[in-house]
Amino acid sequence: MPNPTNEGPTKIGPTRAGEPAGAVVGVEAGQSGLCCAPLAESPLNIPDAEDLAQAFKVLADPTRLRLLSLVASSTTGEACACDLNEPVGKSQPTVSHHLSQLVEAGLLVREKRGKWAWFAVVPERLVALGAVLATTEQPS
Amino acid sequence: MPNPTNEGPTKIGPTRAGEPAGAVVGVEAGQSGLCCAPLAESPLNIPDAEDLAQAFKVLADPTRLRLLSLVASSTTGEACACDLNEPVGKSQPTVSHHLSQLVEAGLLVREKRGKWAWFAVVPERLVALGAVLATTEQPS
DNA sequence: GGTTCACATTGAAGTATGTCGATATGTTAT
DNA sequence: ATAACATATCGACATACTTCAATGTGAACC
Repeated sequence: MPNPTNEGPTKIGPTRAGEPAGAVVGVEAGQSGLCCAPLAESPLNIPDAEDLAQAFKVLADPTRLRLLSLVASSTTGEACACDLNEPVGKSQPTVSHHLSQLVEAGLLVREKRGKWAWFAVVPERLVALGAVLATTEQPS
Repeated sequence: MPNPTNEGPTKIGPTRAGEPAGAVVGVEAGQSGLCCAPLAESPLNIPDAEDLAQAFKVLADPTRLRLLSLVASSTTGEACACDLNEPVGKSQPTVSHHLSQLVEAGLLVREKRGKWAWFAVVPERLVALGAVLATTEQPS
Protein backbone atom coordinates (compact mmCIF):
# COMPACT_ATOMS: atom_id res chain seq x y z
CA MET A 1 0.00 0.00 0.00
CA PRO A 2 2.13 2.78 -1.28
CA ASN A 3 0.21 6.02 -1.32
CA PRO A 4 -0.80 6.95 2.24
CA THR A 5 -4.15 8.45 1.36
CA ASN A 6 -6.46 6.71 3.79
CA GLU A 7 -3.98 6.31 6.58
CA GLY A 8 -2.80 9.69 7.57
CA PRO A 9 0.49 11.32 6.62
CA THR A 10 -1.02 13.61 4.04
CA LYS A 11 -2.68 15.62 6.77
CA ILE A 12 -0.57 15.36 9.90
CA GLY A 13 1.42 17.69 12.05
CA PRO A 14 2.75 20.83 10.42
CA THR A 15 1.11 19.99 7.12
CA ARG A 16 1.92 23.17 5.27
CA ALA A 17 1.59 21.54 1.88
CA GLY A 18 2.27 24.73 -0.04
CA GLU A 19 5.72 25.79 0.99
CA PRO A 20 8.92 23.80 0.42
CA ALA A 21 8.78 22.24 3.88
CA GLY A 22 11.72 22.74 6.19
CA ALA A 23 13.51 24.96 3.72
CA VAL A 24 17.14 25.26 4.65
CA VAL A 25 17.03 22.29 6.99
CA GLY A 26 18.46 19.92 4.43
CA VAL A 27 21.64 21.80 3.61
CA GLU A 28 24.09 20.36 6.08
CA ALA A 29 26.83 22.41 7.63
CA GLY A 30 30.16 22.25 5.84
CA GLN A 31 28.36 21.53 2.59
CA SER A 32 28.13 25.15 1.54
CA GLY A 33 25.89 26.58 -1.13
CA LEU A 34 26.27 26.23 -4.84
CA CYS A 35 29.73 26.90 -6.28
CA CYS A 36 31.45 27.41 -9.54
CA ALA A 37 31.28 29.32 -12.78
CA PRO A 38 30.49 27.60 -16.10
CA LEU A 39 33.09 25.02 -17.07
CA ALA A 40 34.18 26.94 -20.16
CA GLU A 41 34.69 30.23 -18.39
CA SER A 42 38.02 29.46 -16.75
CA PRO A 43 39.94 26.37 -15.65
CA LEU A 44 38.53 24.92 -12.45
CA ASN A 45 40.75 25.15 -9.41
CA ILE A 46 41.15 22.06 -7.26
CA PRO A 47 38.73 22.88 -4.41
CA ASP A 48 35.95 23.89 -6.79
CA ALA A 49 36.54 20.79 -8.90
CA GLU A 50 36.26 18.62 -5.80
CA ASP A 51 33.04 20.30 -4.70
CA LEU A 52 31.52 19.95 -8.14
CA ALA A 53 32.65 16.36 -8.49
CA GLN A 54 31.08 15.55 -5.15
CA ALA A 55 27.78 17.00 -6.34
CA PHE A 56 27.85 15.07 -9.60
CA LYS A 57 28.82 11.91 -7.75
CA VAL A 58 25.49 12.03 -5.98
CA LEU A 59 23.76 12.29 -9.34
CA ALA A 60 25.85 9.45 -10.75
CA ASP A 61 23.65 6.61 -9.55
CA PRO A 62 20.55 5.37 -11.36
CA THR A 63 18.60 4.71 -8.18
CA ARG A 64 19.27 8.19 -6.83
CA LEU A 65 18.33 9.75 -10.16
CA ARG A 66 15.05 7.86 -10.12
CA LEU A 67 14.34 8.91 -6.54
CA LEU A 68 15.12 12.51 -7.40
CA SER A 69 12.92 12.30 -10.47
CA LEU A 70 10.08 10.74 -8.49
CA VAL A 71 10.12 13.58 -5.99
CA ALA A 72 10.60 16.25 -8.66
CA SER A 73 7.78 15.00 -10.83
CA SER A 74 5.33 14.66 -7.97
CA THR A 75 2.27 16.84 -8.45
CA THR A 76 2.42 18.25 -4.93
CA GLY A 77 6.14 18.98 -5.14
CA GLU A 78 6.94 16.60 -2.33
CA ALA A 79 6.92 12.87 -1.70
CA CYS A 80 6.73 10.55 1.31
CA ALA A 81 9.54 8.02 1.69
CA CYS A 82 6.85 5.39 2.13
CA ASP A 83 5.92 5.94 -1.51
CA LEU A 84 9.48 5.73 -2.79
CA ASN A 85 10.59 2.32 -1.55
CA GLU A 86 8.48 0.29 -3.90
CA PRO A 87 8.92 2.08 -7.26
CA VAL A 88 12.70 1.92 -7.19
CA GLY A 89 12.73 -1.75 -6.21
CA LYS A 90 15.45 -1.52 -3.56
CA SER A 91 15.44 -2.36 0.13
CA GLN A 92 14.27 0.20 2.67
CA PRO A 93 17.77 0.79 4.10
CA THR A 94 19.14 1.33 0.63
CA VAL A 95 16.48 3.86 -0.27
CA SER A 96 16.95 5.64 3.04
CA HIS A 97 20.68 5.80 2.43
CA HIS A 98 20.24 7.26 -1.03
CA LEU A 99 17.73 9.83 0.16
CA SER A 100 20.16 10.90 2.87
CA GLN A 101 22.85 11.43 0.28
CA LEU A 102 20.52 13.53 -1.84
CA VAL A 103 19.69 15.63 1.21
CA GLU A 104 23.33 15.99 2.20
CA ALA A 105 24.11 17.15 -1.34
CA GLY A 106 21.48 19.85 -1.04
CA LEU A 107 19.37 18.39 -3.82
CA LEU A 108 16.49 17.42 -1.53
CA VAL A 109 15.17 18.68 1.79
CA ARG A 110 13.72 16.33 4.38
CA GLU A 111 10.86 17.10 6.74
CA LYS A 112 9.61 14.64 9.30
CA ARG A 113 5.89 14.57 9.96
CA GLY A 114 4.93 12.05 12.57
CA LYS A 115 6.52 8.81 11.62
CA TRP A 116 6.80 9.80 7.99
CA ALA A 117 9.62 11.52 6.15
CA TRP A 118 8.70 13.90 3.34
CA PHE A 119 11.10 15.06 0.69
CA ALA A 120 11.08 18.03 -1.68
CA VAL A 121 13.51 19.09 -4.36
CA VAL A 122 15.69 22.19 -4.10
CA PRO A 123 15.28 23.63 -7.60
CA GLU A 124 17.98 26.27 -7.18
CA ARG A 125 20.52 23.58 -6.51
CA LEU A 126 19.56 21.60 -9.60
CA VAL A 127 19.55 24.72 -11.73
CA ALA A 128 22.94 25.80 -10.41
CA LEU A 129 24.49 22.46 -11.30
CA GLY A 130 22.86 22.53 -14.70
CA ALA A 131 24.19 26.02 -15.31
CA VAL A 132 27.76 24.86 -14.83
CA LEU A 133 27.29 22.59 -17.83
CA ALA A 134 24.82 24.49 -19.94
CA THR A 135 26.63 27.77 -20.44
CA THR A 136 29.16 26.23 -22.77
CA GLU A 137 29.46 28.94 -25.37
CA GLN A 138 32.21 28.43 -27.93
CA PRO A 139 34.60 31.37 -28.53
CA SER A 140 33.36 31.42 -32.15
CA MET B 1 57.75 22.11 -21.76
CA PRO B 2 54.03 22.25 -21.89
CA ASN B 3 52.84 24.54 -24.66
CA PRO B 4 54.05 23.25 -28.03
CA THR B 5 54.56 26.61 -29.69
CA ASN B 6 58.05 26.29 -31.08
CA GLU B 7 57.96 22.59 -31.74
CA GLY B 8 55.18 21.91 -34.11
CA PRO B 9 51.77 20.50 -33.25
CA THR B 10 49.94 23.78 -33.60
CA LYS B 11 50.36 23.66 -37.36
CA ILE B 12 50.55 20.06 -38.42
CA GLY B 13 48.53 17.71 -40.53
CA PRO B 14 44.84 18.55 -41.03
CA THR B 15 45.12 21.75 -38.99
CA ARG B 16 41.62 23.06 -39.52
CA ALA B 17 41.69 25.17 -36.41
CA GLY B 18 38.23 26.59 -36.89
CA GLU B 19 35.94 23.61 -36.92
CA PRO B 20 35.48 21.17 -34.04
CA ALA B 21 38.03 18.71 -35.40
CA GLY B 22 36.90 15.17 -36.08
CA ALA B 23 33.28 16.00 -35.31
CA VAL B 24 31.34 12.81 -34.72
CA VAL B 25 34.47 10.70 -34.42
CA GLY B 26 34.44 10.80 -30.64
CA VAL B 27 30.98 9.43 -30.03
CA GLU B 28 31.66 5.73 -29.69
CA ALA B 29 29.23 3.13 -30.92
CA GLY B 30 26.79 1.83 -28.35
CA GLN B 31 27.02 5.10 -26.47
CA SER B 32 24.12 6.69 -28.29
CA GLY B 33 23.27 10.36 -28.39
CA LEU B 34 21.84 12.43 -25.60
CA CYS B 35 18.84 11.02 -23.73
CA CYS B 36 16.22 12.01 -21.31
CA ALA B 37 13.66 14.66 -20.50
CA PRO B 38 14.04 17.03 -17.55
CA LEU B 39 14.07 15.22 -14.22
CA ALA B 40 10.85 16.86 -13.06
CA GLU B 41 8.86 16.05 -16.14
CA SER B 42 8.19 12.39 -15.41
CA PRO B 43 9.76 9.61 -13.33
CA LEU B 44 12.86 8.23 -15.02
CA ASN B 45 12.65 4.69 -16.27
CA ILE B 46 15.49 2.32 -15.51
CA PRO B 47 17.39 2.40 -18.83
CA ASP B 48 17.31 6.18 -19.03
CA ALA B 49 18.39 6.45 -15.39
CA GLU B 50 21.34 4.17 -16.10
CA ASP B 51 22.38 6.15 -19.15
CA LEU B 52 22.14 9.44 -17.29
CA ALA B 53 23.96 8.07 -14.27
CA GLN B 54 26.75 6.86 -16.52
CA ALA B 55 27.12 10.33 -17.98
CA PHE B 56 27.19 12.00 -14.58
CA LYS B 57 29.66 9.41 -13.34
CA VAL B 58 32.14 10.68 -15.88
CA LEU B 59 31.62 14.19 -14.54
CA ALA B 60 31.94 13.00 -10.96
CA ASP B 61 35.71 13.19 -10.73
CA PRO B 62 37.68 16.35 -9.95
CA THR B 63 40.50 15.54 -12.35
CA ARG B 64 38.12 14.92 -15.24
CA LEU B 65 36.23 18.11 -14.46
CA ARG B 66 39.46 20.06 -14.53
CA LEU B 67 40.50 18.45 -17.82
CA LEU B 68 37.12 19.23 -19.31
CA SER B 69 37.32 22.78 -18.04
CA LEU B 70 40.83 23.21 -19.42
CA VAL B 71 39.72 22.16 -22.87
CA ALA B 72 36.48 24.13 -22.70
CA SER B 73 38.14 27.34 -21.59
CA SER B 74 40.90 27.17 -24.17
CA THR B 75 40.86 30.18 -26.47
CA THR B 76 41.14 28.07 -29.61
CA GLY B 77 38.41 25.68 -28.52
CA GLU B 78 40.77 22.75 -28.46
CA ALA B 79 43.73 21.54 -26.44
CA CYS B 80 46.69 19.23 -26.93
CA ALA B 81 47.09 16.39 -24.44
CA CYS B 82 50.68 17.50 -24.03
CA ASP B 83 49.38 20.68 -22.40
CA LEU B 84 47.02 18.86 -20.05
CA ASN B 85 49.36 16.51 -18.21
CA GLU B 86 51.10 19.15 -16.17
CA PRO B 87 48.23 21.40 -15.00
CA VAL B 88 46.25 18.57 -13.44
CA GLY B 89 49.28 17.12 -11.67
CA LYS B 90 48.62 13.47 -12.46
CA SER B 91 50.67 10.87 -14.31
CA GLN B 92 50.48 10.63 -18.08
CA PRO B 93 48.62 7.29 -18.07
CA THR B 94 46.08 8.67 -15.61
CA VAL B 95 45.39 11.73 -17.73
CA SER B 96 45.14 9.61 -20.86
CA HIS B 97 42.65 7.34 -19.14
CA HIS B 98 40.50 10.24 -18.00
CA LEU B 99 40.53 11.82 -21.44
CA SER B 100 39.44 8.53 -22.95
CA GLN B 101 36.52 8.38 -20.56
CA LEU B 102 35.49 11.91 -21.48
CA VAL B 103 35.62 10.97 -25.15
CA GLU B 104 33.68 7.77 -24.62
CA ALA B 105 31.02 9.76 -22.78
CA GLY B 106 30.66 12.06 -25.77
CA LEU B 107 31.85 15.09 -23.83
CA LEU B 108 35.07 15.47 -25.81
CA VAL B 109 36.22 14.52 -29.29
CA ARG B 110 39.76 13.38 -29.99
CA GLU B 111 41.74 14.07 -33.13
CA LYS B 112 45.25 12.78 -33.69
CA ARG B 113 47.68 15.04 -35.53
CA GLY B 114 51.06 13.49 -35.97
CA LYS B 115 52.13 12.26 -32.59
CA TRP B 116 49.83 14.65 -30.76
CA ALA B 117 46.26 14.17 -29.62
CA TRP B 118 43.96 17.17 -29.68
CA PHE B 119 40.71 17.42 -27.79
CA ALA B 120 37.66 19.62 -28.22
CA VAL B 121 34.44 19.82 -26.22
CA VAL B 122 31.07 18.74 -27.57
CA PRO B 123 28.90 21.65 -26.42
CA GLU B 124 25.60 19.99 -27.33
CA ARG B 125 26.39 17.12 -25.03
CA LEU B 126 27.15 19.42 -22.11
CA VAL B 127 24.06 21.50 -22.76
CA ALA B 128 21.87 18.40 -23.00
CA LEU B 129 23.07 17.14 -19.65
CA GLY B 130 22.60 20.56 -18.10
CA ALA B 131 19.09 20.75 -19.47
CA VAL B 132 18.09 17.59 -17.63
CA LEU B 133 18.83 19.40 -14.39
CA ALA B 134 18.04 22.99 -15.22
CA THR B 135 14.46 22.71 -16.33
CA THR B 136 13.22 22.09 -12.83
CA GLU B 137 10.07 24.19 -12.79
CA GLN B 138 7.90 23.74 -9.75
CA PRO B 139 4.18 22.97 -10.42
CA SER B 140 3.31 26.17 -8.47
C1' DG C 1 67.73 1.02 -40.29
C1' DG C 2 67.45 2.94 -35.34
C1' DT C 3 66.15 6.51 -31.92
C1' DT C 4 63.17 9.62 -29.72
C1' DC C 5 58.92 11.40 -28.60
C1' DA C 6 53.64 11.46 -27.55
C1' DC C 7 50.20 8.77 -26.30
C1' DA C 8 47.59 4.33 -25.26
C1' DT C 9 47.21 0.00 -22.85
C1' DT C 10 48.07 -3.38 -19.23
C1' DG C 11 48.42 -5.07 -14.43
C1' DA C 12 48.21 -4.33 -9.73
C1' DA C 13 47.19 -1.87 -5.29
C1' DG C 14 44.44 0.82 -2.44
C1' DT C 15 40.09 3.04 -1.76
C1' DA C 16 35.36 4.04 -2.30
C1' DT C 17 30.58 2.70 -3.31
C1' DG C 18 25.99 0.12 -3.57
C1' DT C 19 23.56 -3.21 -1.43
C1' DC C 20 21.23 -5.81 2.14
C1' DG C 21 20.13 -8.13 6.80
C1' DA C 22 19.94 -7.04 11.42
C1' DT C 23 19.17 -3.68 14.68
C1' DA C 24 18.29 0.91 16.79
C1' DT C 25 15.41 5.14 17.19
C1' DG C 26 11.32 7.53 17.44
C1' DT C 27 6.20 8.01 16.77
C1' DT C 28 1.36 6.62 16.99
C1' DA C 29 -2.21 3.61 18.65
C1' DT C 30 -4.10 0.31 21.96
C1' DA D 1 3.27 0.23 29.12
C1' DT D 2 3.06 -2.34 25.08
C1' DA D 3 2.67 -3.09 20.30
C1' DA D 4 2.98 -1.78 15.58
C1' DC D 5 4.89 0.99 12.27
C1' DA D 6 8.24 4.21 9.50
C1' DT D 7 12.67 5.42 9.13
C1' DA D 8 17.66 5.63 10.32
C1' DT D 9 21.99 3.43 11.44
C1' DC D 10 25.40 -0.43 11.65
C1' DG D 11 28.27 -4.23 9.81
C1' DA D 12 29.64 -6.82 6.14
C1' DC D 13 30.31 -8.14 1.45
C1' DA D 14 30.94 -7.62 -3.55
C1' DT D 15 31.97 -4.60 -7.05
C1' DA D 16 33.82 -0.53 -9.23
C1' DC D 17 37.03 3.22 -9.45
C1' DT D 18 41.38 6.04 -9.28
C1' DT D 19 46.05 5.83 -9.62
C1' DC D 20 50.68 4.66 -11.09
C1' DA D 21 54.82 1.89 -13.00
C1' DA D 22 55.85 -0.78 -16.77
C1' DT D 23 55.15 -1.73 -21.37
C1' DG D 24 53.13 -1.35 -26.10
C1' DT D 25 52.04 1.41 -30.44
C1' DG D 26 52.91 4.78 -33.98
C1' DA D 27 54.81 8.88 -35.79
C1' DA D 28 58.65 11.95 -36.76
C1' DC D 29 63.56 12.59 -37.11
C1' DC D 30 68.73 11.13 -37.30
